[in-house]
Amino acid sequence: MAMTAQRAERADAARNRRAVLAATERLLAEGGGDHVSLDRVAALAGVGKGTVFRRFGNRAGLLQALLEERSLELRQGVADGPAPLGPGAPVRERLLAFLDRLGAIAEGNAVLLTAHEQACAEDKFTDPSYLFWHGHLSGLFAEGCADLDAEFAAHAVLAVFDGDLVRRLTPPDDPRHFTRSVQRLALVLLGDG
Amino acid sequence: MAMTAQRAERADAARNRRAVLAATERLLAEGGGDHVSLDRVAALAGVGKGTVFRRFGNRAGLLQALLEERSLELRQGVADGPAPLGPGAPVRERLLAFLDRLGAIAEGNAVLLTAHEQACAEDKFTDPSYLFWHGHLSGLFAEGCADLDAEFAAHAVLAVFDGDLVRRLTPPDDPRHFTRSVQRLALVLLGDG
DNA sequence: AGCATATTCGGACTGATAGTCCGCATTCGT
DNA sequence: ACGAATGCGGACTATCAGTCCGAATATGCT
Repeated sequence: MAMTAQRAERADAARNRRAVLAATERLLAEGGGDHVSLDRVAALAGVGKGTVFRRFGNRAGLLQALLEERSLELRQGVADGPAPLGPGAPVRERLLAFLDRLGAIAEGNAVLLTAHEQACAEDKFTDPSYLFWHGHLSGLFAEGCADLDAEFAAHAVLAVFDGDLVRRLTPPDDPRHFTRSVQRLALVLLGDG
Repeated sequence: MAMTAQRAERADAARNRRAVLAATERLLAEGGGDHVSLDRVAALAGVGKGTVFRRFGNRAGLLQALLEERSLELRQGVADGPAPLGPGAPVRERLLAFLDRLGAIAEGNAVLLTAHEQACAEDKFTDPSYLFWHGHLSGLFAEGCADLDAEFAAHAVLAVFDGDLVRRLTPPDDPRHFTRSVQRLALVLLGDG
């Protein structure tokens, strides 16, 4: 009975949403994460400040949206994509495939990561992205090892995805170094050194 | 020849320093970490705002000073206290003893931890406390295992000491739960599950 | 096309906060 | 007791997140 279809997003609204995300992206690239004030974002996007807030709620929402955009593909791949990322492969392979992709996202978006951590503050752990990653990792650890509390192991692995730490552990000449370290860490936790 | 001894800290300065630290402590206990504005700290301490800044430089410095106060004893114990915390005990024992104390500090100061993380932002990893903990852990891991990069393992263990995560992993009926989890994690990394 | 209405826009406004500055007060060695 | 060095205080600035509401505009219907 319920009319589920709300009126589609208005064309100008969609255009502005894209403009705001693009502006945020550019400001993040230019200066550090604290260089991105919402005033500036609005100005660069050529919209009013109110627009930014109506669309994204607050600073955290804006950064979260950008991060979600970056990780949507991985999320789908994990949920129902082909193995080894998706269901079907052995735990060890799924774990490595997952961390390979997540690591790539982190390495390519360290500044965004930092900004998001700053903005989220309190509810970093109730953010839907975090919950999804954590759920996936917990599941894999629970299936693969009994040694360690799987929930804790998942938190421990994700804790290492700190924007500043990622930057610090990513030398310019080896952009995948961080990822490999995380993969090794996860294997050790899985009891498969 | 140089007169190394600067004039000792003036009596009023020392009194104010203590008052400011105590006020910060109280505000942290009362409300969350973002309830602690430096205006409020100054007001509660009964001093001017300038005094707080002259003494501690900035918000990060204030919180760092408080944290350092809490961890001074552990630092000394690690450097030259009796075994198993200090030098002399086997690596495994030193590691467990160290994490027992550090965990206790984290469990008892989770709010302060969060506030400090927020304030430090950029230079979390150049903070002297972090460097000391990291150096100690790196040393222990390097001595005890070859499997994993010791530096990375140390970062991974410390990454778990996030104020919010500590709070989330500390149930009211088991205040040492977090510590035990971290100890297990460290043992696994040491190759001694 | 023309109209009515819901939706969105924009930017002025508020409230809070980190950090600065400088004239005045206090302390301490002599 | 005295004078220089040190510290004090709080008004001031700059910046930012988030709110609000009259004006503008897209959309669906006729």
